[in-house]
Order: sequence, then C-alpha cells, then structure tokens
Amino acid sequence: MTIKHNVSDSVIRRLPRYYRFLGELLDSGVERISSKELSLRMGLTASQIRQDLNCFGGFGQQGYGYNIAELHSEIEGILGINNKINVVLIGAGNLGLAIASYMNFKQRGFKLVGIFEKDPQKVGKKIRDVQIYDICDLEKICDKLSPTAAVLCVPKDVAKSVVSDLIPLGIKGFLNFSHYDISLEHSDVYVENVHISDSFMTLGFKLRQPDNHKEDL
Amino acid sequence: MTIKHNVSDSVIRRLPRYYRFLGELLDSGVERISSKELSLRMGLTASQIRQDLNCFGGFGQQGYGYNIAELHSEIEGILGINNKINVVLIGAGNLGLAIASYMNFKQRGFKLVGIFEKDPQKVGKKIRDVQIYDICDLEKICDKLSPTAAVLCVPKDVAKSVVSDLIPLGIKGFLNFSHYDISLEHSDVYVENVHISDSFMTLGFKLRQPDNHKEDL
DNA sequence: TAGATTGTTAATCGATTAACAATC
DNA sequence: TAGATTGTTAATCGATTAACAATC
Repeated sequence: MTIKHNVSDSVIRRLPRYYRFLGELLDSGVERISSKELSLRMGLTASQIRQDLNCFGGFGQQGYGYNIAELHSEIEGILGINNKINVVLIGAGNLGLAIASYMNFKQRGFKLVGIFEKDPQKVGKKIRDVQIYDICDLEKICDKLSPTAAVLCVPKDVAKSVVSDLIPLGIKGFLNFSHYDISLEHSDVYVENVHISDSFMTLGFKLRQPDNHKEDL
Repeated sequence: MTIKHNVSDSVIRRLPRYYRFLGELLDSGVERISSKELSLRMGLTASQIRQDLNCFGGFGQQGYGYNIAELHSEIEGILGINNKINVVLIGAGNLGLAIASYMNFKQRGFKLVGIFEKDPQKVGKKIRDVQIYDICDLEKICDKLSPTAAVLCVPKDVAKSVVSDLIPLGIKGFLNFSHYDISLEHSDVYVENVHISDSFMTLGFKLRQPDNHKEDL
C-alpha cells in the first residue's frame, strides 16, 4: 500500500466514511461495486471516489469495479486500524464518561489505557475495565502506560494546562472537545477538534437562513 | 445587516470561531482590533478575515480596524443567537445526558424544550429543568412544544426511524451524532453531523503518517 | 470480442491569498 | 496631513468534476 506524499485533508476526512459504507456493503454480502454505484449510495461523484482512492493506490479493475472486501481491508490498512494507538482520556464528566462507555476504540484503531479525573468520588473506579486515575498522578501513570494520544473532555482552562503537561510525556495527538486552541500554542502535535457548540451555531445559522445550505456530509 | 446571497459553507463554519475569539477579546477589555492582529491570534490570514466579514457587510473602518464590541454583536446577529430555536434531544444515554447537562443552549441560540428516551427508569425525570419524555409520546409532546430542530443521540437504526417521525412534526434541522446519513434520504432538512468516531480515525491516520498533517481548526 | 469501468490527465470551479486604491 | 487599515478586485492555489484512453 503506497501512500501518495501529501494527501489533502479533504481526502483524509472522507476515508472514515468510505470505510463505514464499505463495511455496511460487506455485511450485507455485496461482493463488488463500481465507483458509479458507490457514488449514488454515498452522494458523491464517481470521479471523486476514483480520485480519492487513487491517492493510495489502484484498488479497482477496469470493467469490473472494486472488490468490496479488498477495498474495505485496504482502507482499514490506510487508516491503520490494526495498529492500535494508546490513548488516555482526560476528564470523566458526562462527556468523558459517554466516550469512555460507548466509543469502540478498538474498531477505530485505538486502545483506551487510562482515564484521568480530579473528582475523588470517581478516582479508583473503572469504566469497561479502564481505570480512572487521579489527575495528580498524570505523569507517573503516563510513564507506565505510554499513551501517544489524548482525548480532552475538560473545560478550556484545564485543557490548556493539561496539554502542557501531556506533550512532554510523549502525547503526539489530541482529540479536543474543549475550546482551547491547541494548535495556536503547540505546532508540533496533531489535533482533531470536535466543537459541539460550534456545530449548534452552524446549524442555527442554516436554519435561520432562507437560502440553500442543505447537506454537509 | 445584509447577508450576501450564497455564503459558502467554509465561511459559515468559521463564524462561531470568530464569535468565540471576539467574545474573549471583549471580556479581556480590548476595544479595537485590526484584521492583521486578529489573524495572528487566530492563525488565519488578514485577507481571509476581511473577505469572510465582508460577506455580511462592512463592519470595519479604514485606518482603525474593527470595534470589538460592535463586531461581536454583529456576528451574534448573523448567527441569530438572540432568536432562540426550540430543540428536542433524542436519547438520554451518556452522550445525550452530557449534552443536556453541559451545553449552554441559550448562548448558542437554542432552547432545549424536551428530551425523549425509551428507558422507563429515566422517563419522568428532569435535567436542568427539562423534562424527559417517553419516546412513545413523541408526536403528542412535539405538537405541544413545537420544536424545529432535534439533536440525535441514539444509535443508527433508531435515528433512521425517529428522523422519519420528526420531519412530519415540523423538524427542519438535525444535529446528528449517529451514523445514519440523514441527507441521503431527506434532502429537505438541514443537517450538521458530528461523527466522533470519524474524528478518532482521522486523528489516527495523521498520527501514523510521517508527513505533515498538523493543524485543522 | 464488446462492454464496462478503471486510472489519470485536463478543465472547471471555488476558496484563499495578494495587492492596492479608497478612506478614515 | 500622513499612516494605518479597510473593502474589494485580481491572482493564485487547490479541490472537484469531466473526459477519455487504457484495459480487464
């Protein structure tokens, strides 16, 4: 599997969706699919699908299309699902608990190795076999667990300070639910922001506009 | 406040972030700011900021820059924060509870008017003064509350069926946390997707790549 | 072989950046 | 007035779409 040097962000962000659709097709027993057929199911153009896939290699066959099992497994490889990344979760409030309880980390290529929380009521408990540690022991425990990614489910100010603590401990990537803008101060780590309140406002804008802002994918 | 006819999605998605940064500047007592200074703080170009703002009107003044209080309030108006949208939340699992408990709906231009859940243990309770109703009473209660937006915190299959129920009840917009692809079947509603597991996979890809996929905002 | 569909190049479209005259 | 900075037009860059020769 050869990956073209600089694959654009737009393409990368579509990969999980391809993976999802192909997984469903696989489960429903379909064997092959053409870019045209897939484009109809996903609401994309066939051109875009072929362009996207060809960033990573020629997985199709002229006159036939794509073998679903093979393409699914190729994208799994591209996303690196099999090579698990150790991740810690910071903050066991409602959102942190939701993610710790429901997220299928394994299926997304991660292994949740620890949860950190300051509330002594919660410290010491377990969520699905994952220990909740005292945030004060962050350094000690991280040295042991050696995570390389962190999920931030804490308020902005806590996020800011915990990021400064985590980077020296070897954290290279953040899934950031806070409003702290990590990349502005730390340019050497990977950040995925999930700003739920921004999504609310964007939806609100669209709802109030008479115009056509349907769709988004 | 005149809004240019078709403002692009990219611009709209940046509005909440402008609003956030301006709110912070306002709180810290700064009075005016130039596009250049704001661009440095936000990690954008000054050009982009001026282009974005000018989709909605000329809020600045040559030689001076932008008055922060005024610009903040203009964007508030553009986002329609003051004109609250009634929203219902579907699913009182961990994620639904997290949103019901922590989201500042008012500040984002929404009013949470009801929560729907099938678990009889939860039905009848309240979260921050918002009633949890039985999902079976969806139609009856929605007729009374007249929501125009819904937040989906339920699994894919439940999402699919509940969307079909909600659209005839007048729901025009969805904040969708499920993997159900609303827009594919319903082209007449506004959808904002928040796919947390996709964000995990995107982060995973970046972490495993040797290349430069820093940043994202 | 004939038909289908890919991989890939070229054309188009849109978004970002640069430049600068207008003007506070 | 002179300096600063906008609003806006033009240039650039990148992403999407279209077209088509290659080929299964």
